[in-house]
Amino acid sequence: MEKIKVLLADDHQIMLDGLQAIFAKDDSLQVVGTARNGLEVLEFVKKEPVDVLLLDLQMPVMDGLETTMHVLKSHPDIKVILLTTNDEGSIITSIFKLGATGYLLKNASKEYLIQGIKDAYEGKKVLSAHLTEKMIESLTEKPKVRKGEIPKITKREIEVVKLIAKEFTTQEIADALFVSTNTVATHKRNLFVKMDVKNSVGMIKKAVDWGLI
Amino acid sequence: MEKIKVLLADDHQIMLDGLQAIFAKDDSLQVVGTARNGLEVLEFVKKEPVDVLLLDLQMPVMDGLETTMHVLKSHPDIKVILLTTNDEGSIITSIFKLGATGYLLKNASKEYLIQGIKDAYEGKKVLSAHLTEKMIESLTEKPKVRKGEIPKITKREIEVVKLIAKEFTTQEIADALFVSTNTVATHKRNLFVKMDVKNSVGMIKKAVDWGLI
DNA sequence: TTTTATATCACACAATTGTGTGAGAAAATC
DNA sequence: GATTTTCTCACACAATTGTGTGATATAAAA
Repeated sequence: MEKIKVLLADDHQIMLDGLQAIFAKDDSLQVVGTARNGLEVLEFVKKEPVDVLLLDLQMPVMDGLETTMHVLKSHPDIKVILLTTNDEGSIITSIFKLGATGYLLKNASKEYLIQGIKDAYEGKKVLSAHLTEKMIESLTEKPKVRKGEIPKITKREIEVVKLIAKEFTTQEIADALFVSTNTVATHKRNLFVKMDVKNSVGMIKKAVDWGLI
Repeated sequence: MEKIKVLLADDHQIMLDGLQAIFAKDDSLQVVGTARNGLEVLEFVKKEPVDVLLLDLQMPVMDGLETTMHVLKSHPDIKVILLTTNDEGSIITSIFKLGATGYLLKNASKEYLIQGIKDAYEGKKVLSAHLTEKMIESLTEKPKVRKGEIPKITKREIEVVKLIAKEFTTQEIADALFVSTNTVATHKRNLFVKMDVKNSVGMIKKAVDWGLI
């Protein structure tokens, strides 16, 4: 029987080594390569066939979401499973909308992970047990912002978020973007609502979680 | 020859599984147990002998620093190696001051990690190559806060940081801690200076980096 | 083409944050 | 026992943030 070809991507070498060691024991999977960031993933899939891509959501250079998008554009048959530390439920729907096959937390067990890869290979969607609840929650909860959709943060808003993260004041942001402080205040106001936070601190924490910055 | 008894602690099961798989291949070490947080570590070392403790810096319930302190108080012979994602150089000196033996980044290779454990067992200090530079930097750089020392954040201050991260206002923090808003403001003021940031946003970002929250 | 989303700005005001300075008491450390 | 650190609080004031409401122009989508 043909082994499932798995490509691993994570910015931590130890994680790669660990996953590789785990998968080495299973006869039905084979790790065909590893990558330290999204760019390396793109290069690899260009050259070698891959069945399942196990992708860390948090990566420098090119993160999991971005990588997923690019990989699926050129190789729609590859099953992508996002691996992540955080359990921010609100990102799930956008992941599946992007075309990813699975979303697993890093505190899943190795058995769960291996099963997940096999399931993904067979075309099933894969989701951490902890997340299934959150997913259902997010679908059934009264829409604070809108029905089931994740608030879309605009380009300009992301610029503002990034500057806030750099400890810029509203005035400084306004100067940097060549707009009035009123405008910046409006962007912040909108961000608070979209991200469902109370202040800049909450915003930056969530922005980090979401991989916005 | 006696194998080196290694205890692993990390809040991510995958990481534990991975490390275990890596170490399984090496004859000179033996993983005698795993823990998901600091409390489990303390319970384990109370019952079983441990040579080297490989400890994730970021953990819920009881983090790496706190755990190190408690473990060394009761078992000063255990060699503690902190494993971490971040490369915030400024935390290093405080780690060694606490009595830890090593500090490795998760993007070290498995060979490096295994060698590190062996070195630690023999009483050598262990430090990621990437960090050695930073360490030297931090010792030679002009003291922004004070000479070569890392600002020590107090317990009370950490409580304040955590509440700020939860989007509490100064008033709410004061109520939660049963102190006046003036006191909270003072704690914040001191934190800004110690952490070398301009506002709460910067503080929370750095606190996350440092593994304070 | 009509609607929707994005980006811009104003004005006013309340709420909160951050700063400067000084100081007392208790706990930990030397 | 002396010293340092930690935790506490006060008062005053400047700076910044956050909120409510309304409006215009442009671009994109339906």
